[in-house]
Amino acid sequence: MNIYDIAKEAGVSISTVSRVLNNKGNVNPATREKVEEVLERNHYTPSAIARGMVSKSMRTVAVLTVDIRVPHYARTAYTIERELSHRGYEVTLCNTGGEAEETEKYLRTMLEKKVDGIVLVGSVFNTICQKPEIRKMLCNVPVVLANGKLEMPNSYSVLVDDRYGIALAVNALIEKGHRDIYYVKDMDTVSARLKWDGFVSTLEHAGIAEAKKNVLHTTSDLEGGMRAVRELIQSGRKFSALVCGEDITAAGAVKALLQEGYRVPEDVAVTGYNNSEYARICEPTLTTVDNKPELVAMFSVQLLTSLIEKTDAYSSCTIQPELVEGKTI
Amino acid sequence: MNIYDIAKEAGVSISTVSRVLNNKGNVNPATREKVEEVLERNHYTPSAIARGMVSKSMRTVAVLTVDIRVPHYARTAYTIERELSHRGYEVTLCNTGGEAEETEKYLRTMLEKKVDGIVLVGSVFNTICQKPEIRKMLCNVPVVLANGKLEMPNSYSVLVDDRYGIALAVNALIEKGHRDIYYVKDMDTVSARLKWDGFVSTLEHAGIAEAKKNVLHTTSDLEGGMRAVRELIQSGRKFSALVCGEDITAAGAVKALLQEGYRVPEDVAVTGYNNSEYARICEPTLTTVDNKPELVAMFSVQLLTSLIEKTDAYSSCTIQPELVEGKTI
DNA sequence: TGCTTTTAGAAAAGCCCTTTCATAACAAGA
DNA sequence: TCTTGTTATGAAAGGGCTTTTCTAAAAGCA
Repeated sequence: MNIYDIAKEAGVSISTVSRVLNNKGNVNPATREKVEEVLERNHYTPSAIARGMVSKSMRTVAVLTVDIRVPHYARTAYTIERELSHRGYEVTLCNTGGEAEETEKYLRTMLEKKVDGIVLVGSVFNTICQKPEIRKMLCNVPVVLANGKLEMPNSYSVLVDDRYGIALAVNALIEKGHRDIYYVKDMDTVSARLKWDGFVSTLEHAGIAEAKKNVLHTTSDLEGGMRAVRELIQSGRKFSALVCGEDITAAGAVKALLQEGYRVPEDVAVTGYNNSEYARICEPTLTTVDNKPELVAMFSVQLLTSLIEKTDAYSSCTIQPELVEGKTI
Repeated sequence: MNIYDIAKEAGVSISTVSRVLNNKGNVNPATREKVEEVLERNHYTPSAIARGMVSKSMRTVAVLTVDIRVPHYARTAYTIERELSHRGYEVTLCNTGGEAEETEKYLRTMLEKKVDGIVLVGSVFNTICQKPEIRKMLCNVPVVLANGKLEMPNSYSVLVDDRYGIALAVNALIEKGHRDIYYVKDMDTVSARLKWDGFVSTLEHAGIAEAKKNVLHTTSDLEGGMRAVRELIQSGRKFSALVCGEDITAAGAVKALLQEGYRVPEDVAVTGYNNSEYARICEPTLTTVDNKPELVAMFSVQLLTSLIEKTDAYSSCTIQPELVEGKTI
């Protein structure tokens, strides 16, 4: 059932049907009514593909993320989707696993589908976008990197000041008199490096020089946090506080500490990062840092649509995290 | 840059370019190479829209969910996306909030975009799909309802036996000698009713007749679980175990119990549902029920693609949850 | 040499719209 | 009455590809 069938059945030309469909141009009310009746009767649905053929756009945006199961990405992607939906765009979801190869594969398809824009959610994409073949693919489509910096003419970035975010946590601990503070580091993205940098420089600024050595490398999951704590205990080193790069590792740390008989925060203070549900489930509730994924998402959408619709009001922007007081420091 | 430009530059006809592009028909290796070289040099990307125009398919599947931020849905959607991606489909993500109106809006767009299929993730869609206008929209497109039952010729369903799932938890508690068991109920979807039914019937079967009264209604979040516990304590009723419909409410329950000075599981046993990360973060680790979202997703994709490609091997299927032993019973 | 197969092109149809241009009808002003 | 301006409508082109059919040249084979 296409526009021709409708036109024939209504006894008008396809132009008239199109006018009725799009509320454009002058259509005699009587004619309009007749066409609408036929439209209704046949449950006619115009083909967005054919429309896309003409407009060269399917009103679709690709959201590339690492893994939608990670709450932080889920929150970001959720808000992006909702915002774009309100503006009449659909969202294609891509879980790249943070791998360049998968990213490239998705991008290829997205370019074929002529998406109106692309949002990259996750700090890994900073690294991935260094690859020349990926840069090349991105240079002909509006792109926003949520959390990072993309140096391209057709792109904007939303930056989260994670260096400052970790500094907030570290300073809060220093104020409480902590000196033996360890950092639980789990990844090696741009954002992770900012955090680590924030940790070291804040401590050094406070006159704690050996900060650089106080790092526990682990994986980005509950088990990772637990392992880090157990290793630290085993090592016999003195510690009174743990700054974790993620809520999930912080939750793991608290769990392991409790299991090993430490009291939190009386014996050991812990901070998380992300202000996720994980922080609230943890008992005691985690003191954490809100890096505002919803805000990142809103800005990303704002920037992307201004790129798409060429109404560039903004340029890139930076978001300041906030400390969220829990009961673990 | 379209197929004509390529043909001209390579000194061949568009038919030949098309043959090269689609690996169809006979093309002389030398010609193929020349065409490929031109394709490469110009970074030619065939328009998926134009292809879709011909094939009437954009190789896209819509995944409608309630809210991708809910871990259970995120896990399901993630697996669906990955599986479909392997099979050459893209996924359009729709967060409906479980509202009929939003669902209808999304469906309308999806039908215009001529998606190849639709997966409904969440038990709410059982109710939503009762609405005649939504049924009507769904009857001309392959649909799979993940967790529910859709009575339509072009649809399949994956059923999760949540009745049995809760029965597992209840029976485990009964075996440990618990009699004063309460159910923390948070929603009113088909799945929630199955759980409630499983709770009541299992207890009645064990000779505990007053089971129906042992229900605490609350919201589906951490705070909800905490509130339920506090209200129960306030009420002065005797209780030794709580069966929760969700891990998040169970985590809240545990948190509130600990804060109120109860020991878990010595004083009160708690079970969750979903086998999510929440269960593992909880200290003590929650005893929970695995309702296998990944399996649901795999089956959903299998069923959907068999509907799309009309190779119906399966019909609908049912999944049995499993008890996951933690430390809270 | 004659016949079949391979390779390639030309041309047209089809997919379903939007958009521009042209035309008809009709009312209002000169 | 004739011109001008509106309003309402249709015809046709175009968008980028696939697919099909027909033609024809080149190549392979007996």
